[in-house]
Amino acid sequence: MKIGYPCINRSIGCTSNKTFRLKSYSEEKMITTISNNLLCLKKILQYNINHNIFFFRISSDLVPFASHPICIFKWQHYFKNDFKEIGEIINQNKIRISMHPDQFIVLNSIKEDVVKRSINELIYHAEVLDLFNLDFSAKIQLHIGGAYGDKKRSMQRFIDNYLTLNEKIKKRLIIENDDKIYSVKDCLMISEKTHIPVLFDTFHHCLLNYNESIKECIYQIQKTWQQKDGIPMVDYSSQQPNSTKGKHAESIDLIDFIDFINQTKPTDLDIMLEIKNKEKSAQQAEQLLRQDKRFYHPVIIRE
DNA sequence: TCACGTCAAGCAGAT
DNA sequence: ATCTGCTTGACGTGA
Repeated sequence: MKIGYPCINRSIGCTSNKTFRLKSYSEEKMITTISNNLLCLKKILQYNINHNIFFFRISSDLVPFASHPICIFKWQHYFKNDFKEIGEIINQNKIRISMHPDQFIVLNSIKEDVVKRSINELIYHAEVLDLFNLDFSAKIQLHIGGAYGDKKRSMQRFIDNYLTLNEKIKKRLIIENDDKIYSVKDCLMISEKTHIPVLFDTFHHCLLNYNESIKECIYQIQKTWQQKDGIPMVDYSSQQPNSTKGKHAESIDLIDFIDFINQTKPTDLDIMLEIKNKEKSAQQAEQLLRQDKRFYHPVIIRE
């Protein structure tokens, strides 16, 4: 079991998702920005290692405009050695990595150009993980997409479009339940036909479900992960008290977290904490688990 | 130096 | 029709 947090570290004073305006695009800006982002990513990973955090989501903005037609700069070649060096840090320290393309990536869109742009963005994500030389346990997590007034057909469109993807993406793509349209059950149905691993998001599940317990969900989703996919990933977050429904909490509620951990036994999971204060909550959770051995050493269920 | 309008991109649901 | 939220900030112009 590893504990992680997404994209941003608030403690070290730099970010790995620096960008600039499309209007001011230049090769020079690409070089300075990507240099900054890779250097900062290295610092974040080093910080994480020093604080026993071995799961991290790399920002999709690591290389700005990577899949935009304006970008003809061969960043993959220019930064080859930097990627290799960071990849070695990741591999040597057995850091689990995920990426999460943002809301514009809709594989099941009814608009052909949206699908095309989405696939280009997925190619970029897979390229990043390949340049780090990571195995196929490094994943790209994606929601199913829109419903367009016909959920069944929209699910089929997701499957059809998924089947057209190249192997480099297919080996890394995983699907995640969302809070409005596609529940865990829907993801499992798609997984049954495609063998895509399902990432369970607890908070989304609380907002959209068919009354399945967390225990039941964990049992079902862990079956979708094969050996080569690594330990199942889970997104954990909780509701910010006294705020609009669906808003992520500012800091972790450790009582709620332990309650969740107890419900996931005996399955081993890597848990991504989607909580605003990022590394602070991750450290708290990690310390709690490390200090109390009852929560570690889970029995692994495998088919 | 700082405030704040705006930023490549989609979609659904609320207002 | 327009705004908000999503993993959410942060760029960069103009005062």
